[in-house]
Amino acid sequence: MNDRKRQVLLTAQRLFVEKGFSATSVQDILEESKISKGTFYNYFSSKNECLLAILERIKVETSVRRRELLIGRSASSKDILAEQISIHMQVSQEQNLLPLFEAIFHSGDPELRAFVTKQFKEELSWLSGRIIDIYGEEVTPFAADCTVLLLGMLQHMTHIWMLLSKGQVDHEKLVHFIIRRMDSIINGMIGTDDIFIGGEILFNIDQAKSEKTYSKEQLLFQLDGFQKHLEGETKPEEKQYIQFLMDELREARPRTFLLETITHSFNNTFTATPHEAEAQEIASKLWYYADTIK
Amino acid sequence: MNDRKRQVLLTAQRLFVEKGFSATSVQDILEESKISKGTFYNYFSSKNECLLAILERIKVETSVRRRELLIGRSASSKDILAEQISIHMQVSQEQNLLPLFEAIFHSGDPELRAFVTKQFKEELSWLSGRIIDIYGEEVTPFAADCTVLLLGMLQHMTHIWMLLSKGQVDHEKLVHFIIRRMDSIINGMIGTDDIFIGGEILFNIDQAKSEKTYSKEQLLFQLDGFQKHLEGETKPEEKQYIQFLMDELREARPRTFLLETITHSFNNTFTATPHEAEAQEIASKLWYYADTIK
DNA sequence: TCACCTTTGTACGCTTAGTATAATTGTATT
DNA sequence: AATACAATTATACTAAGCGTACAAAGGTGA
Repeated sequence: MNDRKRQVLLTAQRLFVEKGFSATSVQDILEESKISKGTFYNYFSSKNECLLAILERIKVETSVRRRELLIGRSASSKDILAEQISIHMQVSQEQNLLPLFEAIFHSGDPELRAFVTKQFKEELSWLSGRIIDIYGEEVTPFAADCTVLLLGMLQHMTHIWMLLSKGQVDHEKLVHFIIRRMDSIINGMIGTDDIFIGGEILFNIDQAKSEKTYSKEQLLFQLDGFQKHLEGETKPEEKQYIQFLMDELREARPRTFLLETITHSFNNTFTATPHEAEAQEIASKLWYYADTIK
Repeated sequence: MNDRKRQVLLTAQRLFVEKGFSATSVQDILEESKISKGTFYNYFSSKNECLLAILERIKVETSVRRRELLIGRSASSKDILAEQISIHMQVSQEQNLLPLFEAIFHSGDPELRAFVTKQFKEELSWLSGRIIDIYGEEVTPFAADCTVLLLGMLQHMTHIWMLLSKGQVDHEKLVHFIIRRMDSIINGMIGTDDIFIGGEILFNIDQAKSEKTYSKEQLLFQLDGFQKHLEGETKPEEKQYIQFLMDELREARPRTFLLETITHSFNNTFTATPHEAEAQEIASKLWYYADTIK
């Protein structure tokens, strides 16, 4: 992904959040990001695709930052879960992202709809897994229900808060509040064996998850491109990480645990540099890849 | 409200729910309801106003049917609350009404935004009161939080259900499920004195509620028009109700308890007749009026 | 320098919201 | 029945937005 293109994406996201998706014209985006119409339609085949790219970017950044949080910490800590959940709200500037989802969801185009549905399912699946991490295996049958309830409470609270008080929501505080409600709910559900949607819906979700996969060649190509892109201005260890990752990828059976750790360090090296976004993108793909060959 | 206009409204609502608001063109509505463009813009000053009228109609019908449910029954029964809540979902065919709200909410126009916000606040205020009815005065400080959580769980569950299984949601079953979750939550909140938004937000909501008010003259005029509209085809008691209501309204201090009871009977008389909708509209206004002079 | 890619500017087609208006139909009153 | 008035229709129009096409200009690497 081009730097310029990324800039356009960020501008568009800001406009969509400020004015709403349909109220933002392509013209607005062109003027605000100072590009021509031709360029825009060179980057994205439509306004919808632009929105799609924004959602994709948000997903990648969220997923990378969530992973970062877990490194070397206990997966069963509620505080960490709370942080991980807030990350999504921070990255997407929650107050207006839900409407964006809705906008795309009801825009007729079945392709876009499928995309959003998939992201939604992945979030559901992820959070469901984390809830089991924290509350233990015995909540597995209730995990899907709990996840939906948790997300519902969270989103609606945020929504109402914005509606009434206009101020920014304290995401961390809210998430902790909701998790405490979750504690009560889970007790109640286990006690009475009370289930509404049930866990079986997660089956086809997990299938959906593994759909997107990257080939070794793609990853090598992108790493190579990134390396050339750095050209000189780099500290030596940065190149070492990249070189190591490429070497390991070229092995017949890359060792996933190595890929994961080194990807983490690789990604860390570029935080707060101009290459952060590109590094994140690559890290995300590497992690996906490591998952698929596990 | 004209019969034809009502027909157009229902058609438009169906289309909006089926295809989404922005994906439904005015042309679609014209063709589907077999009217001309001129007529449409005679009824509504814009597509947005048409949506507005739909929401208004839904509100009126919901509120009337909820009131009906309470007649002669205990306000503290959870089953009745469950029914009252499901009514809103039935009337609005919930699966796609939330997006409609979102659509209007983020459509730039501040007037529309204000309208939706107001309806939202009224729903919040109503449900908050009902929760206190049921769980007792001691939950008052938590009522606002609980209401938001309840609505959030409800809406999100519905949303996900539609997303995953495509089938119709069993509203009643879902509402009961959510109310059971509410039981746990309220216990937890009271035990730990845990509050996020707090009850003070309900103050300016109650103000907002009393904004809309109808004058005696308006009501008399509409009752008179309705009476003429019936012309002959009517059973005698129908006219008697109307006459009584008009007489009572003309009193210096109409007795509210009489207005309320008779309005109820009046409204009942017209259920399942062609005049049901108009009667409901009038009943709703009368109840509003009775509330204001209480 | 040459080849190739990106970007720009602009003109165009198409759809849709909303306006304007003259002609037609329906309806109530006398 | 005749007349007056309101509602409805049909149609043409403006304005705005999305997306396409394409030729000209600019940049970059070999």
